Amino acid sequence: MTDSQLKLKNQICFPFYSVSRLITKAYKPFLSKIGLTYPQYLVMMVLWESDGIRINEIKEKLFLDTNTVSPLLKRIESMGLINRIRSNEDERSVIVTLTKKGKELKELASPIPEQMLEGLAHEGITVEEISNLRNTLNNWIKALSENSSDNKIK
Amino acid sequence: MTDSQLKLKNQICFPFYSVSRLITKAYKPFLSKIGLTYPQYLVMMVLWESDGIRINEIKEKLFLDTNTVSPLLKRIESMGLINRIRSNEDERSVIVTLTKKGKELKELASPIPEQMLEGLAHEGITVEEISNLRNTLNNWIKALSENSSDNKIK
DNA sequence: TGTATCTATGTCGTTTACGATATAAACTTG
DNA sequence: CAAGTTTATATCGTAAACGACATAGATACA
Repeated sequence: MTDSQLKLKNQICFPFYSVSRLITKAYKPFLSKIGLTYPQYLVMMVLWESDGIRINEIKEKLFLDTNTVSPLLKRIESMGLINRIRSNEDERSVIVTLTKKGKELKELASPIPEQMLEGLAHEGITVEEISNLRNTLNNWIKALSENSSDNKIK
Repeated sequence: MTDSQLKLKNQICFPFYSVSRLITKAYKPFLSKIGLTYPQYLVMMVLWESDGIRINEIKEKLFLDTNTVSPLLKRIESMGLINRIRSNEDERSVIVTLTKKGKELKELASPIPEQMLEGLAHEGITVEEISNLRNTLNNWIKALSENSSDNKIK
């Protein structure tokens, strides 16, 4: 084996890492208008879609661990967008609900996906390409997250 | 416009964000054996390919800013893998060179790409798919990084 | 030549990620 | 029912990312 595989341009992880960061950066001007970071926006999207869920469900939907989600939720709570209430059925669980302000933010956020798609179109990236890519990436997520749960069992 | 676009599963950025994190996690067992984090591994790959370059070139190859690269290089330097010398030609620039230990680490790192590919193959991801994806992602990087340099000019 | 601008690097503060560890509640099983 | 285990959440420490700002050297150009 040559060491050409150690070259940056032959890596597969590096392009993912770069695109992820560059897209997050592209979101920034839109998100800073509504006062959210990208991970905070993800949490809010989860809650706009299903209000009143447990932290555990948020964590699983975002493939994040509690040590990332806990402080993230605390910051969002301190912004007055959510409330955290301990569940009655299971005293270990915490239920997260949207405040009035949190619900209202959805209106401000609603144009963002469209604006992002326009920006990508402007860079020559088509809706078809995005759609194909989404399917491919979802397969990767499935493959990689199964693998990481194997690790947990181990 | 419906708000279905605000749903997580219809986002394009979220899969990138997740896959990027999940792949980095998949690298971890291999990288921790040689004592590197993923960003440190990226820097080392750049240097194994072109030793003695300026920080500016590292920064551009990785699409990172100095405020990320500077502390990263300091940590790698404190591990004894690189040296930082101020350039004679341009006193503003810093040249980064590999130490003996840094060069030797390349041997330990060389099996990693192959091992990662095997791991992905085990999850049903083919070499062809990876190759296609790499081309697609490189286009995205081109599109998105041009865009962000536009922002700098603005 | 002097002054304004640009460039390369660095520091500081905040937010993410995430490994290691802690804690309390729920579950399991002898 | 008691002891061990699992589960849900949280805290702590470290390393990235990155915006804002600082600084010294190089460059431009009046």
